[in-house]
Amino acid sequence: MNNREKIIECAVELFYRKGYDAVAVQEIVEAAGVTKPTLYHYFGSKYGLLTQAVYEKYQIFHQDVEAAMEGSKDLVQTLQDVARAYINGYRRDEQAYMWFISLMYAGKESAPYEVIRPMVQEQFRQIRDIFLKHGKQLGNMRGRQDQYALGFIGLLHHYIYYRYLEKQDGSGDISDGEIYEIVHQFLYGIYV
Amino acid sequence: MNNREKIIECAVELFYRKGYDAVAVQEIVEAAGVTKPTLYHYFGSKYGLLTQAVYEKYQIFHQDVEAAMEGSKDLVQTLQDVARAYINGYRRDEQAYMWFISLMYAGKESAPYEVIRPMVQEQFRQIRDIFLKHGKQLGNMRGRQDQYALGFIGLLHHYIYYRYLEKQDGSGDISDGEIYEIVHQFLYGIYV
DNA sequence: ATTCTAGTATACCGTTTGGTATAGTCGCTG
DNA sequence: CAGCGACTATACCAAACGGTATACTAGAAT
Repeated sequence: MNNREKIIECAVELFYRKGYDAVAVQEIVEAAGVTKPTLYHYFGSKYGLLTQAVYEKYQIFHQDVEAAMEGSKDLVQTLQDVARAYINGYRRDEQAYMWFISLMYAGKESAPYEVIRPMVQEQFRQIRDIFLKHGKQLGNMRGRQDQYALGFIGLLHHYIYYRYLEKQDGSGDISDGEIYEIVHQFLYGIYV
Repeated sequence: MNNREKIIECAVELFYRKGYDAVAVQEIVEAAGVTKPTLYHYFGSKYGLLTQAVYEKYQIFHQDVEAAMEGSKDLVQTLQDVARAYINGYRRDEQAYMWFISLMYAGKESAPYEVIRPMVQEQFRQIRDIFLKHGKQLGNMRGRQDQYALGFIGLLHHYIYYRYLEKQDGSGDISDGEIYEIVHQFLYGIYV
């Protein structure tokens, strides 16, 4: 791992644990074992580092979800594949995923929220499109795609958040059977 | 409204919008129309202000939920009353409620999270006790009280969060019929 | 051998931060 | 009116902050 990657990894960890504004640049470079000019050489500013860190962590995750949506599957299968993509994203980089969740609920005028805003919106549109595409299967939607999309994302985040907390004590990975159950539970509330 | 109350109101608004560490004490006193010594007279430190603000906002909310749990009602009725208490808490002070949600997902070593930690835990135990009390109605729980409690709280927060975002555009209050629907939807996932 | 570029270290700067010492002001009580 | 406690304004401070000027090193290209 080169210095640039080291800086990003340490920054994500510190940003998640303590919050963006609570972390000093000095703290990051010490954790990464470099000096300030190195950080400013790569990222220009603290804000630039934040932007790059968010963007690079998001890309991998985003592509996985995109892939899960390809092909002409039915609604249940698509939701299950997407759910699996989310959970794989969490498994690949727990810290980055939990950081994203925390940023989504952060104050709307904070620097971190402004950085992830476009990604949150893209993610939302992505999921909403699933419900738009499979509108016939769901009967009269009455423009409820937004609510369904938010509900589905919220459910996934909540399950992952819960498992993360559980893991602090020990054990507890999310199995494939459980992914089926999550989607099933979600659809029960819709089909009625 | 006296100076002390003014400071708390302004602090909550700024803390939610920009984040605790991003807000300077100077900013708070300017918004409240007072000077720094006044703030330090009442709260001792920025951290003390944070603690008091969180605590006082939480108390009102907490008592409402506690009241909703009293009496020997069945599970469905209890959950509906609790859900109504949550939504009333949100209606009474939207900003404070949304702030709480954001703090729950904040980094575990941040100052704001450490302050609300005991309240989050109390809230969790409170809801879990409902499921423990009505265990017979739910068949074999296998120690799933924790998951149900987190699921229920997560569902409520998610609905409220969604409505808050919707409200930015206009309209959208949470009706009593909707509260019934939310609880109904939640139970569907459990009774199966 | 020399030049160029990417990257890194030392040492520093102006600004802002949380917090305070000092000096009052105001209303209440003796 | 004297004295007290609660409260507030002016002016200030040491420390920490984000960021930078300067100089150096190592490797590739000429």
